[in-house]
Amino acid sequence: MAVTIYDVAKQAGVGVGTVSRVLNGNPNVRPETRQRVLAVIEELNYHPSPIARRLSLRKTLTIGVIAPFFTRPSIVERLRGIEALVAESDYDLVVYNVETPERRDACFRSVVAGHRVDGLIVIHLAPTDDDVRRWAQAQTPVILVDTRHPALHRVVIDDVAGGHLATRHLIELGHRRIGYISDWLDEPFHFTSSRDRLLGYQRALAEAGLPFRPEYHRQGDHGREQARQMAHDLLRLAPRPTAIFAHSDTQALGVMQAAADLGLRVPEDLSVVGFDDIEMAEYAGLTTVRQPLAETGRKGIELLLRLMDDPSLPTACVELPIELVVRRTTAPPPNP
Amino acid sequence: MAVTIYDVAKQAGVGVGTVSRVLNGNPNVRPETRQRVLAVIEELNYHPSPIARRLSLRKTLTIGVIAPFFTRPSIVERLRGIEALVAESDYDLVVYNVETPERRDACFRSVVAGHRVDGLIVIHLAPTDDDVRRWAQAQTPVILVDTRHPALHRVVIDDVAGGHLATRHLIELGHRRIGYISDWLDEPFHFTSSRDRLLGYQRALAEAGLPFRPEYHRQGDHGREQARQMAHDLLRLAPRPTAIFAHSDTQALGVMQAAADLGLRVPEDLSVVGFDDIEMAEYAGLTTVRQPLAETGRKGIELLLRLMDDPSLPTACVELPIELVVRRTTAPPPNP
DNA sequence: CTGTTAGCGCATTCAC
DNA sequence: GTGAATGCGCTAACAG
Repeated sequence: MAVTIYDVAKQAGVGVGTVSRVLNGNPNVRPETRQRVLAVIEELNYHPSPIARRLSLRKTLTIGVIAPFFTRPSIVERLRGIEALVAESDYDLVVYNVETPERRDACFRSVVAGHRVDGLIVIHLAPTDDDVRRWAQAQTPVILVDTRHPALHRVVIDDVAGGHLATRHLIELGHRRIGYISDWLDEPFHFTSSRDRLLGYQRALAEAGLPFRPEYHRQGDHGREQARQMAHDLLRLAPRPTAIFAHSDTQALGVMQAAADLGLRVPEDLSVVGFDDIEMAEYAGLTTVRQPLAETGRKGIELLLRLMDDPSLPTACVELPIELVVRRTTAPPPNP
Repeated sequence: MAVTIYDVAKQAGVGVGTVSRVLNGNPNVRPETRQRVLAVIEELNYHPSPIARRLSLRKTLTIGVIAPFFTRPSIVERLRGIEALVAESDYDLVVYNVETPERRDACFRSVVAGHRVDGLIVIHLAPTDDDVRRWAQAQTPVILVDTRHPALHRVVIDDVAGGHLATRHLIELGHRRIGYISDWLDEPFHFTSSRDRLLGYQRALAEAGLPFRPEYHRQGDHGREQARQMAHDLLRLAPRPTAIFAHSDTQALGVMQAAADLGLRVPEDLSVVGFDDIEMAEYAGLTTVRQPLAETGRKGIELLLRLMDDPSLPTACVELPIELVVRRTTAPPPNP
């Protein structure tokens, strides 16, 4: 069987308390004793059992991340930021991938009710008041990333400003008929960013004295193929939009496929703007609204670590900057 | 404080043993007793402590995954397959992202030495004999995915066949000067697939009576930008290759950028073949060698679960099929 | 400074 | 069937 703290204690001729002390860097140990214990630990190749440690400490020493759709590049980027910082800490990282509302609810409930984590990061998914109440009751620190709730700490961007930024860019190029492709505004997941960006889009239109045409707004499942379909619909309208703002880069790529399908050149016949600035955006030469994805993950963990240290921290809302990145998919509209 | 098994026992007027029995589906409980206990559990909203459970069971109830470069689409796909199956099991999934050889070694050692997992999946990273010995000694079941070691269970593809498939396709189209862009053949990570695919590439050339020209093979860090550079070098050769086979789709996209940079049309002036068939391959119309990425993850977990159940399982090597997917980046070479 | 002891919450023998 | 006792490996409080 594995070597335990007792084996070390016996072999070193000390008590388990002392071994524990050197293990945890307690200064109340005579240097020579410490050396002896350390030597025995090395000799026996002893590794403290994290599980026993957890039970005794009454901490799980793990951080959970609940995120939808692992495979989306934007989520992966955030996860990367998270993993990088967690790896440097003493915590384990356990991940929960959510692809259905049922699974989301199950995760939201069981992860904290079962006391499986010391802290939780929730990406993109919007918790209900009920969820928040349960978490508070379980005293589990939670940080929201790319989603929000008034009672919870969060790291976000200004989605309204993002939608506004993209749309104004198109307007300044001379576009008057601008489409918007988004995720479902009302669906089981209750994502909020689509709605906020729509708001920014509408606001930019209004500022330019342009009407909001509901038929220029399409919503559907996230994904390139679905976006392609929506763009098809949009581009068959008469008059058709001369520019399309997509809720994400992935969807923007779908729009570009649709344009190709219909023999429209980008940007000569159709301008396209995405959101996120994932790696493929650069490849595709996509004009987009950049948000610091990995940074949101890092900031989230930093916040969480601090919060676990001091649960009384006043609710923080860190907002990260966004930025328009102009590449090759936007240009003035074609002459009518 | 959280409610424990003792609270439930007291409230239900039974012993903790009985509560434990109903919790674990032990049949030796009178139905009415079971009902009563269940009712109290519900009433008290009791959740067994997974940590105490682990300590008592002497199992961590967690599965670890060690993988390099989380953000690579191919890795993400595999992870997705893994997560999906683990979520259905009683195990937690903890992930270790490796971006340096040092970190790899640290993970390889500490994860099993520290008894942090009941089973381990290693993706892409090649373990040394030393690693394997340590793992065997710790009695930790390990499954290799997309990498191999004679003593370990693994799920792989035939990389030699893959390289052969891609190259033969180009040869059949009439190409005679075919480049190959790969990861470093000799580097700290000791990835083996590049070497195997090179072998298949060389074999296909030989079968067609074509010489292997070392200057047509470039190696470098993985990544689109690096591949772009390598392709630049290749395409400035005289005579330049009329086709390039890239070790991965990501790198193939870099090759396509290089072609664009140099004013070469794909596939008219240059044919490109990738590997993996990640989602972007379809977008880019990339001809590629498809491997069932998510499936490798699923198969890996299946194997691991079985292995944890019966450690004496004879070493398994499951090989998944690959397939050439012809799209729009390959065509006959230009007339000289 | 250091050894001893009492939990942490659950599973698992044993007796009854 | 069921309850009481023991141990999983470690930390922390308490004596010395």
